[in-house]
Amino acid sequence: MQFRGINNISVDAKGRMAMPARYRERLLEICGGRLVVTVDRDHCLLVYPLPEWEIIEAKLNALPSLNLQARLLQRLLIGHATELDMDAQGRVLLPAMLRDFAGLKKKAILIGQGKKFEIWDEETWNESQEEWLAAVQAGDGDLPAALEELSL
Amino acid sequence: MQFRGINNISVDAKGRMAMPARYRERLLEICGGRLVVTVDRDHCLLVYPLPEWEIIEAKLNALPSLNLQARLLQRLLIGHATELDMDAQGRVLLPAMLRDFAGLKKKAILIGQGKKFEIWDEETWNESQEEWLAAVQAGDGDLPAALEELSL
DNA sequence: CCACAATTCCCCACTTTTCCCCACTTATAG
DNA sequence: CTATAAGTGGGGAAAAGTGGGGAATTGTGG
Repeated sequence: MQFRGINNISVDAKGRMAMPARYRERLLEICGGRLVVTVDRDHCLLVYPLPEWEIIEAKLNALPSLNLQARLLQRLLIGHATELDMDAQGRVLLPAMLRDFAGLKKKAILIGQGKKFEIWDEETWNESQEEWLAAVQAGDGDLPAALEELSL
Repeated sequence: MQFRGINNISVDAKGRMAMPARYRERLLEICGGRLVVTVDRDHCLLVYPLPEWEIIEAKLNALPSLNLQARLLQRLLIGHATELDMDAQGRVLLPAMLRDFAGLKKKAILIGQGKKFEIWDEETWNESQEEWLAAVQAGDGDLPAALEELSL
């Protein structure tokens, strides 16, 4: 079972964000509401159910420590990973550092991405959206074979 | 069995849209009325029966996470994919975000496209229609191999 | 070790959206 | 022209989203 879909969410003055109701039941099943939030390369936040995160973390730790890229990834992802618990209303408190990192203001976007979620500041999301559409359109040349064959 | 045909539909004040009756029986068979809508590159919406969508989603998820194009596609398609259930009257509620994305107003067009449907704002559809005819006319030279061999 | 401040947590109350149902209008078929 | 089905609109109950008060906890500085 995969997470999908886009949601308008609001981050209140205390930095809290409500997980949309449609995901809650599943989250309670998978991980009892225990989530891990961390940062992503393109300045959004990633939210994993705890067990899923542990798999990712193991993979990251297995990377060769001498490789610079690997070390950077480890610092970025593992370094910022914070465990969150959903409260009785299905909300989580996003740490101030991570909110700043993603430039989160009041209005934000949460999207399901398979085993994880991404959280974006609404403005950033809207701006990026147009770029992506253009990039996907023009996306020629360096497409992996798998993409060329994709039929939707 | 393929979906085909063009339909005039209306989106009411609450954002609901009735699936044309001729498709309903088949939809109930295939997926019990469980549909998934998502966005398309050229600002229309795509509607899949849930099982069909899951195939697409699996393909998207299998793409390499480090590839930029792949990530963008995942964000656009999986990110916007929302599950819908038909109500007793055969209607579905289109999420506000997706209506905005496609610029849907009251009058819209739904067309069958094989395993999926496309939903267009009526105005956008009419305008695009003209362009396409022109583009297909002029569309010479850069046809992919598969298209060169197409016999209609 | 204590006092103070800031943050986090838990609870309640209000607003908005969604969902379910019924009723009316329009189209299709006999 | 009538009967049946499809399409459309809207009322109202229920659920989700949102905001804030105040207690508890943590951390900091004296």
